[in-house]
Amino acid sequence: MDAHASDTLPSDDLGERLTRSIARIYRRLRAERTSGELGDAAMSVLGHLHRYGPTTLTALSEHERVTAASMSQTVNRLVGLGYVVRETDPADGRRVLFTPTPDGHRVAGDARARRHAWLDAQLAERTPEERAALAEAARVLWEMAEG
Amino acid sequence: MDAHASDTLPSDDLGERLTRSIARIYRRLRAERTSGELGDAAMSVLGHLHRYGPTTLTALSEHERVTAASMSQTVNRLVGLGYVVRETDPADGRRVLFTPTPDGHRVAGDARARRHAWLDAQLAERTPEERAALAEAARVLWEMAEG
DNA sequence: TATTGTTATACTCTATAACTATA
DNA sequence: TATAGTTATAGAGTATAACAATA
Repeated sequence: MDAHASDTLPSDDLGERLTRSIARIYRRLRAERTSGELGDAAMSVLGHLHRYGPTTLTALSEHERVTAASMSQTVNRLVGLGYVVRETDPADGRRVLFTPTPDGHRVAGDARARRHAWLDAQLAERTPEERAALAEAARVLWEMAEG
Repeated sequence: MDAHASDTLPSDDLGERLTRSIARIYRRLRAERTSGELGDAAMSVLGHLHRYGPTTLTALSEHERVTAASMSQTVNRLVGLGYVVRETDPADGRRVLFTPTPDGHRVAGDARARRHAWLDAQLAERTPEERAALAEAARVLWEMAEG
């Protein structure tokens, strides 16, 4: 294939550069993240439960910025695959707590390792200054996503 | 809702922080980017054509990192909506060039302005040092996505 | 034969609307 | 009434497999 103008980063405003870079690296990471069985969203949810433990449906949906109805279907798939168990909160019968099974923890751990292999290799090739900029950007982007 | 551990940025390794921040800001930007008519992927393709002009199917699919079959359906929607025209390359009958219609250019321009409103407001609240880190990160992430 | 693109089919992800159950 | 969650349904986005057209 020919070289295209599309393969160069636009040099005008910061907002444009950021959105395009974020979309581009996200698509790249998505390919590393997903396994055969689990898509991007389900893997993200399983990773959250693996890391933080029992979480309600509403909390999951707010964290992932999707509707509760959408999240309900995503966790249903995880339950169906045997990676997550659904339990009613003893303290509030309306709430449901989702928790990974041992299988779920294993899959989440494996996926995290696999997903990080590519990124860590990329980071190792960067200068300390570049890594510092990425660390700072990670913090700032996280805060911006809150707002 | 309660405060959750999920609302704090993990402080261990850079790779983990980056992937989580990128996924989080991507989901946030996606909500700003999509209009009623066009989803994330279609808007991204239209934006590419708006910016760079006539492009082949294969070039589009490689740039967006999806299969040619998937891209064929995405551009089909854009053609159906009257935002893109499909023309056979006179120099190579196998190739198809996609080009925005005037309507397509208008929609792409409007969407870009709308999408940037939120981000530019966020950026304006940051320090010059933070913006510099974001600019550097945008460059580095773009290069990493290539590899 | 190789390259370019399309169609058929299926799955994931998401949304809105309507619903049940608990507080 | 308000909150938490589910189900039904529809549409976007993606993938693989099978195919047609052109080089």
